[in-house]
Amino acid sequence: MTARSSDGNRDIPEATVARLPVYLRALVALTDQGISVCSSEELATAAGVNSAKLRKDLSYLGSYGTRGVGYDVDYLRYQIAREIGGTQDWPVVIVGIGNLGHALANFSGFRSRGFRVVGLLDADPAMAEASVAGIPVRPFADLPAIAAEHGVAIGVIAVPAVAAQSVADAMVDAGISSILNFAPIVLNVPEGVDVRKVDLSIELQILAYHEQRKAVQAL
Amino acid sequence: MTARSSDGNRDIPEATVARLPVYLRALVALTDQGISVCSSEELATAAGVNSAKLRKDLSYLGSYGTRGVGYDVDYLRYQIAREIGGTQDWPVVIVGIGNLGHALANFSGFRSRGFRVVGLLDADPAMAEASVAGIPVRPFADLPAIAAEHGVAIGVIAVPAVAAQSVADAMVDAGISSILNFAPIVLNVPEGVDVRKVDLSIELQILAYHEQRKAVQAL
DNA sequence: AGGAGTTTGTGAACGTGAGAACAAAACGCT
DNA sequence: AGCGTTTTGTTCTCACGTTCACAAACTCCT
Repeated sequence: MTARSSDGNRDIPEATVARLPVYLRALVALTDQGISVCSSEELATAAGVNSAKLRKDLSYLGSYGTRGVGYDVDYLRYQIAREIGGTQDWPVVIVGIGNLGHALANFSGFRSRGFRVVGLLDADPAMAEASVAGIPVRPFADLPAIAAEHGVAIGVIAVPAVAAQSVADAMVDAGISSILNFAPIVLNVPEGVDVRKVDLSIELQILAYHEQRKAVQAL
Repeated sequence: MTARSSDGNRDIPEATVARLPVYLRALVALTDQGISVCSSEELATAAGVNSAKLRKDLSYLGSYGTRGVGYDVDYLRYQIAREIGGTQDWPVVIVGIGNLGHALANFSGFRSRGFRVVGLLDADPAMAEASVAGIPVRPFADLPAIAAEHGVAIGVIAVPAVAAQSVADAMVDAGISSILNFAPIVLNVPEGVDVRKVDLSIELQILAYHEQRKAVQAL
C-alpha cells in the first residue's frame, strides 16, 4: 500500500466533478449534525442521488470507505476537498457591481469554500467610491494590477450582456483562465480558458418547456 | 402547408431542450443585425455549438430549413419559441427579496422572454412595505392567494438555505409545479414537480477543479 | 433544361453516463 | 476461529448524447 501520488492524476468524468461539490456540502451538513460515519445510502440521500452513482463517483478518487461500515465523514470530506482544490485558497475578482454583483459580493459561501474575493470592479466611476461587503469597489482599469498582485485565476462577470465580451477579453489578458459568466451571451475565449455560464432566462425557459408539456399531457 | 399540431408532441431530448433557448437568443441577435436568413454553420457559431449538433437539435422540432439555402430567421425563431412555450405568458413569483431577489426582480430579460413577475414575497415584514422594480413586496403568507389569482406555475427561491425547503413546500402546496432554486441545498419535492438549481459555489468549485488540474499539468 | 455548387436532414459509429447486480472485504456474534 | 450480515468497489449492460459522413433537395448559372 505505497502512497503513490499518481493516484490523484486520473481524470475524473465531468459529470462526477459536477457532483463532488454536492457531496462535499452534504458531508459538511452531516458533520454539523454530529454524524461521523455514514453509508453510501445515507450520503446519497442527503445529496439527492442514487447510491450506486455515489459509490461509482467516489471510486474515481480512490478507496476511502470501509466495507461493511461506510465512510468516515471527516476523512472523506478532506479527500473530496483536496481533489477539487478546496483545500487551497482561490482569489477571485468580481466585475460589475450592480444588483447581482452586490448579491455575489455579500454571498457568505465564498469564504467557507476556499474562495476569497480580492477585487470588486466596476466601470462606473461613481461606483468606485463606495465599498461593498467591506471590500472597496475599484475602477475596471485596475483589473490587471489586482489580478497580478493576487495571482487571480478565477473571474466572475456580472455586467450587462453588451459589456460581457470586452470584460472577458480583459480578464484573459490579465491572466485569468477560468470565468464564471452571468451575462446572457455566448463568450468567445481562447483555448485553455474555461467558461461556465449561469443563465436565469435559460433555466426559466427549460422549466417553461416542461410545464407546457405537463399541461398538454393533462388534456 | 396544413398546420398539423401533431408535430409538436414528439419528445425532445433533455440536452436539446437546454440548448433551444440559446438558439432562440442567437436568432434574436441575428434579427437585430438585420439578417433574415442564416445557415446552420452561422447559427451554430453564434450559439457556440457545432453545426451538426445544431441541425440534429432542430430536426427534433421538424424540418424548418431549406436545403441549399438555410433557415429563415424569423420563422425558425417562431417555431422554437412555440416549442419551448415562449409564445405564452408565464406568471412567476419570486420569494426572498434580499440582494439576489433584488437582482432577479430588476432583471429585464423576464418580460422579453415571456415571463411576468406577478409577486415578490418576503418573510420579513419590514421588507413588505417597500416595492422593487415597481412591484410591491408582499408578505410570504400571501403566496397561496397570489398563486391562485394568477395561476402561477413557476416559482423562484432566493432565500437563505435554511428557509429554502419550507418555501418549496409552501410553493408546492400553492400549486406551483416548477421551481428555480438559488439556495445551496437539495430540495425535496413530490413527484411531478420540476426543480432546477443555480448554485454559485458549485460552479466556482468546478472551475477550481479544472484550474487545479491545469496547474498540475503545467509542471 | 441540365449540371455544378450549397446546405439541410439523418443514419450510423462512437463515446460518455446511469443503474443493476454481485464479488470482495470488513465487522460482530457465538 | 468460523459464520452470517453489512456495505463497499467494480463489472456489465443499456440508454443517451455527440460527431461524422453522405444522400436528398434546393438554387444558380450557362
